[in-house]
Formats: sequence, C-alpha cells, structure tokens
Amino acid sequence: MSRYSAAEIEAKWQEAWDKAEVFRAERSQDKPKYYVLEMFPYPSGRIHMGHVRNYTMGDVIARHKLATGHNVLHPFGWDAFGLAAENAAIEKGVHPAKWTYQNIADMKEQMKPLGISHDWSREIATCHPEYYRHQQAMFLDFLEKGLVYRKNAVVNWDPVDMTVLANEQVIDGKGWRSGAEVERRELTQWFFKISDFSEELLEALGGLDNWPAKVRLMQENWIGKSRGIEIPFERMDGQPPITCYSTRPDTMRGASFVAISPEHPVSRDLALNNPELAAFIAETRKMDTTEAALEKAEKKGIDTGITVRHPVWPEVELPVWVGNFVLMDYGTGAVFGCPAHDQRDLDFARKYGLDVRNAFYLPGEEVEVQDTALVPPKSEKVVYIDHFAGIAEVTSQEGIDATIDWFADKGLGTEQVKYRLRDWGLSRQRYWGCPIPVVHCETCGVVPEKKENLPVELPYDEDGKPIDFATPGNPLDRHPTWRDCACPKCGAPAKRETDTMDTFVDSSWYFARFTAPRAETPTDMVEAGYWMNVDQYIGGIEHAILHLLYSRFFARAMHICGHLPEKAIEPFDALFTQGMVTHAIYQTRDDKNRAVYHFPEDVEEADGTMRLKATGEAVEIVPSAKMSKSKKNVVDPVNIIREFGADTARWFVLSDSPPERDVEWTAAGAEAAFKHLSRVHRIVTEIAESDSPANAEADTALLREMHKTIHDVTGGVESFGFNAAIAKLYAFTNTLARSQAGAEAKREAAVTLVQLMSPMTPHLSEELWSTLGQEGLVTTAKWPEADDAMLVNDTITMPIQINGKRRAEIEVPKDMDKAEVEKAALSNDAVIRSLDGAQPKKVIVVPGRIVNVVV
RNA sequence: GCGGACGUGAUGGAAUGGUAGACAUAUCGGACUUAAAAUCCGAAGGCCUUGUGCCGUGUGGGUUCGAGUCCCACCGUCCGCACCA
Repeated sequence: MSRYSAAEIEAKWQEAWDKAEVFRAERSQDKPKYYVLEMFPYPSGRIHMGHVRNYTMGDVIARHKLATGHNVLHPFGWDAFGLAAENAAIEKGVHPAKWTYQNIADMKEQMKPLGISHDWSREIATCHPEYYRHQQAMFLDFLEKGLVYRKNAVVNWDPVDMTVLANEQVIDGKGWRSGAEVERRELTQWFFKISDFSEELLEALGGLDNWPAKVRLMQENWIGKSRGIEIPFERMDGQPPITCYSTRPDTMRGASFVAISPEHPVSRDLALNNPELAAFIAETRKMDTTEAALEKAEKKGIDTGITVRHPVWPEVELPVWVGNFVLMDYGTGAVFGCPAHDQRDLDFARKYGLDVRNAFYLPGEEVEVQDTALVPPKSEKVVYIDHFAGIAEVTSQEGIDATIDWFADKGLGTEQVKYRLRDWGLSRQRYWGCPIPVVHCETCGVVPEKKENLPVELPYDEDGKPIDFATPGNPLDRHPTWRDCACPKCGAPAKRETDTMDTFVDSSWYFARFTAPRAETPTDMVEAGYWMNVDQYIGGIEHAILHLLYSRFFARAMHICGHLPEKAIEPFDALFTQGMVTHAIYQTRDDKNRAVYHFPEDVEEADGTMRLKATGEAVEIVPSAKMSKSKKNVVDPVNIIREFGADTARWFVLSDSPPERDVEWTAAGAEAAFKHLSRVHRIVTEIAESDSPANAEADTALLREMHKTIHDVTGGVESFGFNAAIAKLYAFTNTLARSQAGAEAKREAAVTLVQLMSPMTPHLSEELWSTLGQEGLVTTAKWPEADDAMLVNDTITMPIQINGKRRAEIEVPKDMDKAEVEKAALSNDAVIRSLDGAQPKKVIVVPGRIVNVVV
C-alpha cells in the first residue's frame, strides 16, 4: 500500500485543477454568484503563516460555495506600491519597480503550492500603469465632483528625509526612519472629502449586520459624532466675536476664560505685533504630536490681553488666552474653559491664577471644587446652581440638552453636530506611488491632466541614468525632465505635480477592479453590477479603521462618478477579521544580559529542556507572540510545505483555535496534523480495497454518525467554526476507524469524509476521491446533504436531574411523549433511591434533552 | 480618562439556558517489535470517607426547575480611541 506523499499528490492535483480551469470565474445567470476575497498582500518577497491562514480561510469558503452550486469569484492581486520598495532601493541600490516585480514573482511561486482556489487570470498589481491609470482617471472624476481638493494643512514633516509622514510613522516625536525631530509644517496637500460623508458612513454602519461588532464600534468612535453648540463671545474691544464650540454648555456658569488655538486667526493676527506670542506659536509647532508626549506635555498659555463678555452674565468679563492644548481642526479652534468641571481647564486655571466656579454640585454635597474637577457620568443627577436654562436637579445629559435648546432659542448660539473624522490627506512626497495627475501652470494654476494623456507614468530612469534614491527627498522633484509638460489648458510649458498618492488609495477600490480587471474603464458596470458586493471579505483587524473606512468612502465616491452601482456603496456584505499566527520566542542572554533570539529550527528538545542544537545551551521560552523576523519566532511556510505538504499546513492553521483568535504554531501541532492526514490516507485506502460483508447494525450506526458529521461540518464551515468542524472530522475519522461496518457502508462514509475534508485539504481529498473510484473532481462534486431522518437515533439517552443535579440516565424512544418520559424517569431505581421517599413538586421534561425533578 | 472584548484541565480549546471539559497537544500505561520508530488499544479536572459521594468554568451576589452561557458588582488580561472642549 502506498504511503501518503504530499509532494506528489499536491503537484498532481494542482495541475488537474489548472487544466480543467475550475477556478476561472465567468459571469453566468445559471447559478447564484459568490464573491469571496481575502485582503491582498504587500509583496514583501516572502509569504508568512499569516498569509497561509488568511488565504486558507478564504479558500475553505470559496471551495464550499463552489461545491454548493455557486458561481464563485475568488481573485488575487498585489498591493504593490509602498515605502518598503524605496527603502530597498536606498539600501540595496535596486530600482523599486524591479524589486517589487521580483518579489511578486517570488511570492507567487511560494503561494501556488498552497493550492488556493484563486482565479489567477484576474491577477492585478497596483503598481502597474494598467491599474493606476484608472486610479488617475477616477482622481480626475473626483476632482470634477468636488470629492478631492487642495488646501493648506499642518502635517508631520521629516526635515531629513524631506517628506510628509503619517502619524503612525512618527515615533516619540522622531521620524521612524531618519530619527530626525519631526516638525509640524504647513503644506499645500490634496485631500479626499471623506468628512462630507461622516453622517452617512456612521449611519450605514447599522446595516452592516455581518461585520464584527468590534469593527463597527471602532469606526463609530473614529467618526466621533458629538452634539454641541457654537456660541459667539463678544469682544470688549469691538472686534468681531470669538466663537467657541462646546458640548457642555450646561457648565457655562463656571466659564472663567476663553482659550484659542495657536493656529487660530486671532492668535496669528496678534502674533504680528507680539514677539512673545509669535515665539510661543513657533514653539508649539515643534511640539511632539505623539500621544505619550501630549500626555506629558505641559498645558501652557499666554494671555492675549483681550477680554470677552460672558454670553449669559454680561457683567462678567473673561480673559482670552492662547492655549497650546487647543486644536485648530476640531470645532472652531476656540473653547471656553470651565475649570470646575474639566480637569485640564482646572490645571490651567490653577497654573495661571484664573477663577474656579462650580456650575453644579452633586446632590447633598455643596462643596466648591478644589484640586479635582467634578465630572460625574452624564446619566447621574446633579444640582445646577442658579441655572439660566431654568433647570435644577437633573442629569448632566438633561442639563446639556436643555442648555443647547436654551441658547438656540435665545439666538445666542447655533446647535452644531461635529465629527472627529477629518479629510483624508493623500499627498505623499514619495516616488513609489501613483502620480497625482495634475499640472501646475503659471497662468492657469492647478490644471487636471487630460484623460487621454493618462497614465502619467512614473519615470524609470533619469534620462538614461539610474534614478538616485539615496539622496533624501522625492526623486520626482529633482528629475531633470519628468516634470516638464504642456499645460492641458493653454498649452504653455508647465510642471507636473510630483506628489504621489497614499497607498491606501490603491487598496480602496481593487475589489471593484477585480470584477473586470482588464476593462478599459476603471470598472465595467455590467461586471460590477453582477459581481458586487464582496459577499465575504477576510483580513486582519489592523485594517478595521483605515482601509475599511477608506473603501466605504471610495465606493460612495465611485458611485457618484458612475463607476459603481448604488448597491455597491457598502462594498463588503460580510467581514471576518482573523487572528494572527503566533509562535514561542526562544532566547538566550549575552554577557550584558541582553536577549539573543534563535530560530525555532535551531532549537531542539533534549533532556526535557529546549536547547540550542549547535551548543546545547538551554534557551528561555517566552510565551507565544506574533511572528516577527526580529524576534526570530518565525516558521517559513515554504519549509513546512516542503516537509509536510500544503494540506498539513492548511489543516493545522484551521484547527485548534477559533479563526478570529490567534493560533500558536507549534512543531508538535504541525506534526500531529500530518500524522492525522497520513492516517486518513491509510484508513481510506484500506477501505477502498476492502470487501467485508455488510453488518446491519454497525452499518446503520456508522451512517448515522456520517449524517451527523455532514450536518456539523457544514454548519461549521458556513459559520467560521473551522476548528469545531475539524474536531468533528477527527471524531468521525475515529468512528470510521473503529467501525465494524461492512465495506459498502464504510466506502460511503469514506467518500463523505473525503468530501467534507476537501475545503481544508483539497489535494488529499482529490487523491482519495480518486482512490475510492469516484467520478470527476471532488472540488466540483456536489456537497453532501445531511438526511434529517438519520440525525436522531431511534432511542435516546436522557439525563435525569434532581434539583438540577444529574442523578441518573434513562433510555427512551425518541418520540416518547412527555407524560411517559416523566413516568419512566420517576420509576427509575436510581431516581427512587435519590428521592428517598420525597414527593416531586414538579417534573420538567425537555423533549430529547433532559428531565429535571424538583422536590 | 473614555469605549469594548475576554477569564473553562498541564496546554489550545468544545458546549441553541439542559450530562462541563468534545476534539487535539503534552503526559502515563499496555499491545506489536530482539530493540527503536511507526502503528494500534487504553487512562487521565480536583478531593476524600472510593460513594450511584462531594467540589469544580476569575471572585462575590442575583434571575431560573436548571447558569460556563443571562443580570449586577469587583478583580485580572487584552484591544481600540484620546489635550476632541
């Protein structure tokens, strides 16, 4: 009998699938469509276990849908623009394009042996001009519709690399790559008008029933809706009023100062004649923007000398301060300070000797605030002091609502709903990204490039010489000729925009492009109309906000520009966020007691401890952490596939842990998975060759188990319960191995087992399907259906509880009525003994489940 | 600080409010073998007074005939957001 040889089997069946083109998706009205998508990868050059887990999950869904009669679209591509390519260019002197395309080729070679049911005929790479020219075309459409615009904005600027950095690229106030102190600099940048969609993006979250609640909540918080009021404060010097935004106008009685942002127009005006203030503003510019730094940063301010009138008590005058803690891009850039009910304002007030006055007390505790601001939960009742809105003892929330109405009624303020969500700055001073297709003309200003001139393609050399990436700054800026062009409007010599787009733009519409990846327009509305939406999207939780929010915005913007049908404005019907693959870290200590990390393959067990293979030195084991090259706790999928085969890797990453949680990769676990698949191979091969006679009782028992397994595994596969489905398959394999059933029943069971396993272990399943003499491919065979009649045994075992504690069991026919079950239970010896003469008060019979006798 | 999730054997984890610990790992025992590997069979939450016993799903309360599951409080861990007025 042949042994299980994964290498042989897997190559053979992958070739068979390719030849039959079973994964090629074509539009068809015969079957319901199903679009399953895993978040596409960045082509770093190596696949990792996280990829294996992600694509295997998608593959299980895709293959199951294929077997249940769906027309499945399961495409694959590359999120290919990005900083890493430019870093490689700097470090290794290789052109970003060459590096990226080589990585794509390498990763493809590592991906293929996994046997994922991707339709490779739809492969796309975002760095290819055939992709980004459509992105440029859409940019122009967005521009026309006012969905993208240019404005001055304060950004993180790395003075050494001479580029804008995203917030997450600023670590402890320093550029993550250069280590230079990041400055806040005002630049003219392109922005997508995502803030116009704040309410809609928030509202529509409610309809995303098949998204994790966690992701919806994160987006809700990110959008950050708040209801408040804008109140103008009249200036005593007769200048135009300063308008403050507040969500707590109920605390107005305690207002003791107004604070404005250093970037507020009033601050800027004053700074022109006030060197001290000008210096203060310059200093705040340089301030760190990181959370930790902001937390520690001192609240500082400067008195402007201006005073304003209290809007409710005109006799009260409030000083206006410039505060380094006031944000210009939220609200109006001006706030009133109420030290009694805001800790930050209190700290500020104490520092600069400003008044502290309560607006309310807690019921029965009439004490003035001293060192701790009084901020009870909004649902708690407080006692408002001589309140202008005519309220006394109500909850803070009621106080807020009443006050907003009061101000609005009196015409003293305007109710305002604000969102934290800000417009999406897409300009990057980078080479390896999609060029922004506009031209700067001295006479016409900023002019969109003509569509027929697209793509605006990246230059691949400097007029014959390789582009110099080592010099900091954007190579596009210093390219000798690339910028030169004719103004699309007047024809005069003009200069191209050298900023490129944030790579999140590339990934905000690729799912739509997959529906017609070779179309001459960004999308083909017939194809998009047929395939959209993505029925199941799968990826990491790390994209919960950025990518998934940007894509929701993009789908709306694309719809406005006629690139997507209306039904696709929420592009992902169902979302699943999978956990990571983790691994223990093996480390030793150097002479300075610093950790030295070791790869798992350099470590082995000896005498009950883990030791370095080379020296025998014992290693410390640090509990499981996300696989990371720097900690060396990585396992290369390529090695695993070589050693055990793809099916083993696939089986293992799905077993053991629920898919939304992290799974720890262990050598023992991988080996166990391999042993199990070998066992299935052996058992099924034996069955294929067996001719033992029928055994009525054992045959029925086996087939009953088979139908239960069909039911459970199908349920597991359809609800992301892959680990539970696999547990059922283990159990059924054990049942099959021990069964005394005849060859015919065993063959039927084996065929079903192989089929149920096929989404997880498609190669092994194809092999055994053929061993069992089945026609065609298991991949395209119809998924088995459970026979309801076989799911319940003729007699069932019911536990009997007395006062909720299990005391006995009875065997009863499955359809015995309640009264008879009760009678049977009460006449059971163990029950009689346990009752010890006591009279049951009540007997609860849950048919088919349990009996509870209450005494 | 605000918001959220999760706490079950040695370990990963099962369990529509209905027999807690399925399935797997590690462990132990047995069979086969000259031996090993492979394979097969079996044991295994804790406690004692070994009983058809008691206790047991982070802690304490509650709802229920019945709670790992629902509710409240606390403890712990993890995640997201945060000078957002």
